[in-house]
Order: sequence, then structure tokens, then C-alpha cells
Amino acid sequence: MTQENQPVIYDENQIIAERRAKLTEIRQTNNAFPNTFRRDHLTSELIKQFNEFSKEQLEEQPTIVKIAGRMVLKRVMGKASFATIQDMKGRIQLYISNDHTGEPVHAAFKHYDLGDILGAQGTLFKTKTGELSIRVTDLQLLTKSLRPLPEKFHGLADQEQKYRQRYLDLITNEETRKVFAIRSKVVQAIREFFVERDYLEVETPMMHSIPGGASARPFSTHHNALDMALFLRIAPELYLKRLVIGGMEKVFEINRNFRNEGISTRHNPEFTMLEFYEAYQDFTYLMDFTEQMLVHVAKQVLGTTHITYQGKTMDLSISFMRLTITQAIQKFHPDYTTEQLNDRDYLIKKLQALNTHFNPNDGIGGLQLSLFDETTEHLLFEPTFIVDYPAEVSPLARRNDNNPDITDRFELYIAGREIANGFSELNDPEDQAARFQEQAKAKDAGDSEAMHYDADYIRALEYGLPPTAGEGIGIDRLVMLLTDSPSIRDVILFPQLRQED
RNA sequence: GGGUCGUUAGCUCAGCCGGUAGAGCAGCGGACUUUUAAUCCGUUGGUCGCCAGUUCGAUCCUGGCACGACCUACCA
Repeated sequence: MTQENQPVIYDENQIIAERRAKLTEIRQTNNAFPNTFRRDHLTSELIKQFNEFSKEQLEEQPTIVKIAGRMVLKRVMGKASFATIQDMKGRIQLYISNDHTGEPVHAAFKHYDLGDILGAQGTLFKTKTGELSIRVTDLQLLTKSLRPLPEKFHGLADQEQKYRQRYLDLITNEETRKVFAIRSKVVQAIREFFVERDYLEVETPMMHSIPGGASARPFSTHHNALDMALFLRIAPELYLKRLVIGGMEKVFEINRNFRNEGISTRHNPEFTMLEFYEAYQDFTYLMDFTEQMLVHVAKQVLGTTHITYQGKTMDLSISFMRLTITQAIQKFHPDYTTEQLNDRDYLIKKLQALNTHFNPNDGIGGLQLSLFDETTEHLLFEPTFIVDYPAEVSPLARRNDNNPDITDRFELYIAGREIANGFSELNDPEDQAARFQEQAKAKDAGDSEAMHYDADYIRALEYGLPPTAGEGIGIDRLVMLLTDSPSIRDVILFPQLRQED
């Protein structure tokens, strides 16, 4: 904080210097930052309520209103002026004239700048073009804006600045405001969906002493008083299942996960995950449940299940396809024969030829998955559940009753991206202990994303986890889909960026 | 990590095949009592991302660096 009432001289441009001079002048006669003005209406509510009224109706029954907001447009014309005020709901036009405010108020207004926060009182009327406006009788500067806004017509174009100075993006870009309004509604609709179904919303730790629940590298930190290493969580899964063991048979959590990995248009180091668990259900139930939830969310938020994403359309209300990994590969690449896809040597040769990353020690299932990731995942535009994930890459999922090499697990792909991952939970503590041991071995062998052995979780399982189904849904990616956003940064208010300077 | 492109006034952008820069918006001054990105007249404002090199001379050419966007690879 700088000393009060001591204008600080910065090395800054002329526009800021002029605005600062205006502020200094205001300080000399008034409280420059008053907090006594109270509005009684929001702009778009006024328009909703009064736009249907005729010019004459408004004159016959004068309605006095008080609004406040940021001045985003200004048109001065001698003895009368217009200004457009923007608040959280929209915009409305002010008409300021010597006749109604007196000359001094209008004169002061002429020196107000775009970006200033104003409070206005006046009477609703319609201009000769029929625009609902406020004939101002009282006008107050509530907050002086010292920095000029981005160009009023083009707005903020620089992507970096949009992310770094999101407030400017929000002031100038209606689309951005809409995206985050939709994001809020998406989360709201999801909550409703779970609460209606008797789920309990919970919050589990963000700081884990053993990072678990996913295969990813964690951020690490240190607790001074306890002198212990802590990790920002990569997933809440193991804690949520402890709660199911504790008798919370239907739980969900919407919260942040942190993964110390690459940043891209689809990845932010912290991202929002919905995870939910329901006892006495399995993964097939989850697939139906997910379809219903997405339909609910789309209808609540967009009013339709027809989605356009990057120029292509889909309908979320149509039953989603369900394919095994090899079926999906063959659907898009019919030239692969079933024999080839079950031939280790063939798969390894093919993956090498594709120049892709894979683990040559994987079994058939792991190799098939690598081939799927490389050749098919990005082509799954229509919502598709991929099932039959190999046990070796699913250390927390229940084995299939007929084939112990695969698990009762699915991933949901929409628009070429993984949106959800769900499975029947592994509730056999001895099998879980063995899987952790395998993971620990892989970790020792250099796999930085392999899971740790979590003895407390095994102890919890030994008390008995009821048969349970659980799923995670990437909220950011879902919002990308529902807002037609090409980058995850467009749906996160303050995405991770490199440090400035 | 690799590739492509970018960085010029507060903002949106031109421009210069090497002679140190322009427009619109915003600002300032003036005209204008129903404008709609108001209009009209005048006007202020720039270390052309940073550092080297080549050159008589670099915003422009070369090299390096920084930052960013997009694509690509790994992770959701």
C-alpha cells in the first residue's frame, strides 16, 4: 500500500498521468472513493422489465431508477450527452443533459473517462430510436479508473493479455463473460443432479502425504511444523473410497487436482475434477448415469442437447457408442485384422513404425491401448465409451469376472478428448495390495508416474469397501465442449502462465 | 522437447526490398440538446521486445536471448 493521499509519480504514459491528475483534483474537493451510493436495479433487468413499454407509457408513469456500473461508451454533444453503462448483467444507456442534471454535473461528466465507475439516478424513457434509456437527474463518480481500457470496438486481442489480465478481457469481451457464466451453470447443474439423487458433497484433502488415485507426477511441498513432505493431490479417489468404506455410500467432490506435467490447450497444471462414487453399482450403471447427467447439464445450461464444437455437431441425447479398444481401432482403421491386433510382435512393430511412445514390456492390452491412443482417440468425435481396459494400466479398477486381464472400466471420449474415466472399484484388499506392489516396482524401475504403495488405503479396504462404482469427469474439458472453446485456457479464469518479466 | 508464426503509440493494426515511423480508437482543446463504435476541426503521445553483429547509417538484414500464440509429443 502506498501512503494515502500522496500521489505517487510513476514512469507511465500520458493518458494515465492525465487521469491521475483528475483524481488528484477530485481528492481536493470530495471523497474520491465514496461507498454510499446504492443501486436499486440491474441494467438488463430494467430492459427485461420495461423494454415493452411505449415511449408514452414511460412518460405517463415515470419510473425512477438507480443504477451503477462501468462507463464503456461515451458520446458528448455540447449541452447533452449519452453514456453506456455496463454492470454484471448487461448495459443501459444514460442521457445526461444540462436540462436535467444542471450544467455543473454535465460539465463534470465530460471529464469522466471510459472505464470510470458511475452511479446514476434518473427516469426511464425511450429515445427517438426506441432505446430504453435513463434520463439522468443525479450522477456520481464512484471510482476513477486510472488506466485506459482496450480499444472499444476490437477489445483485447492479445491472447496472453487476455489470460494475464482477465479482468480486462471480462470488461471488454461479452463472449468471455458468457463462457464463465456457462461454466458456473455447468457446475451448478452437476450439483443439482447429484443432490437430487441423494449424493453427499464432500471435500477431501488437497495435501497428501502419499500422492495417489491417478498416474501422474505431483507437485511437492513441505510442512514446516510437522517437518514432513506433502504433495498436492493428483486425484481425490483414494479418500473418496475411504468415505464409502465409512458408510457415505453416495459421495461426490468437485475440486481441483494438480499435476506436475505439460501445459497445452488441453492441460493446465491445476484443473477441476468431478469424482463420484456409488456403492452397490457397477461400471455399466455409470455409463447410463453419465449419459443422463450430460443430457441434464446440456439442457439446463444450453437448453438443448445439440452441441456444436469447432464446426462439427453432435447430439448428447443419442445413446453413446460403446466399443472395446480393438473395436474402436477397427472401426476407424478397418485394415487392422483381429489377428494382427492380438499379435504382440505385430503391435510392437507397428508402434515402432508409428514412432510413438510405448512400453515394450506391456502385455497385449497395454500395446493395444498405445495403438488406440496413437491412431484412434482423436477421431472419436461422437460421444463414445471405450471399455475393456487392461488391468496393467488400471491399478484401482476391479478385474472382469470372465477375463482377469481386463477391468470393468471405461473412458468416455467426446470431440477426440477423454472427458471421463470410470470403473467398478477394486474392493479386494489383497488384489489391491498386489497391484500397488506392481506399481511400486514400476516406480523403482523409473516410471515417475507410477503409484505409491498406500498402506493406509489397504488397511481401509481390509475393513470392507462395498461393491462400488466410481468415476471422474474433467470439468474444464466438459466446459470447453459446452462453450465451443478450443483451449482449456479459455475456460479457466486464470490459467497457469509463465511468470511475467 | 520439436516445428511454425508473432512482439511497432494506452488499445487495434499498417509500414519500411536499410536513410530512426503512420492510421483508427483512447487522450487533450474546440463545435454540437436524441447519440448508438456519434460526427466534424485541431492536437499531444513511440528506446519499433532485449542484446550483439554487419553497415556511413538498423524498427527493417544476420545471430543470440526473452516472452507469447498455434501445431506436435507425454499426462485429464
